[in-house]
Amino acid sequence: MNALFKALNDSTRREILELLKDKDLTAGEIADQFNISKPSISHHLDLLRQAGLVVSVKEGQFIYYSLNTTVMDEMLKWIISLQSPKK
Amino acid sequence: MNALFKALNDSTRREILELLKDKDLTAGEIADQFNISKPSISHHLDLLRQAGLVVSVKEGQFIYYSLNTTVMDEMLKWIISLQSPKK
DNA sequence: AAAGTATTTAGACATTTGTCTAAATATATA
DNA sequence: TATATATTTAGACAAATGTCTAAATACTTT
Repeated sequence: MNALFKALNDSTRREILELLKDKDLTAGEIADQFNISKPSISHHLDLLRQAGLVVSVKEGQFIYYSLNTTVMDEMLKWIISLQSPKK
Repeated sequence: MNALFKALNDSTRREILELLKDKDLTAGEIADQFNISKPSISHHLDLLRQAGLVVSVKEGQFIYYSLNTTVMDEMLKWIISLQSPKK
């Protein structure tokens, strides 16, 4: 869960996930949404991929990124488990 | 949500939350569970409090910490909103 | 009032993080 | 094959983070 919380602990990365909610995007299309250099966005995408939150597929010159939310299941379970009644 | 994700992005702090799930504990009782100095634990507790995840109440010499999970509602909603169908 | 216990504050330090520019890699097109 | 486009890799750097020890604060007990 470490990589997951780490990936989510940045507002740019959370915004990237929100963008991918609607549709898959190329690295360039994602970068265009931010005032941050492309290498920096590439690095953010790498962290998101390490966490399993996105998947990348190469199509010719482009690399398409898509959202994968299933990896959050364990995290959701953990959060909900905290909410069980106290003693 | 920034402070919340930041607070959760550390395994020691997540363990502290798990300890508090069962019962309220004093700062010292919490510190006793870790191989980390008391000042460091105090700092972790401060970050958890900043995020609203714990509440502290002074009782004489002791300070009791308790878990507050309600602040995670917004975060849970955000996570679940990501899972809505694409396109 | 003095000494002991509980906790935090202050300040230092190494590591991690987010960002940048420059360069490398890979694909497409003229 | 040469040039343009898309993306990443490499390396640098300032800021943030987690940890520590020493000292300060607050309460309790003798």
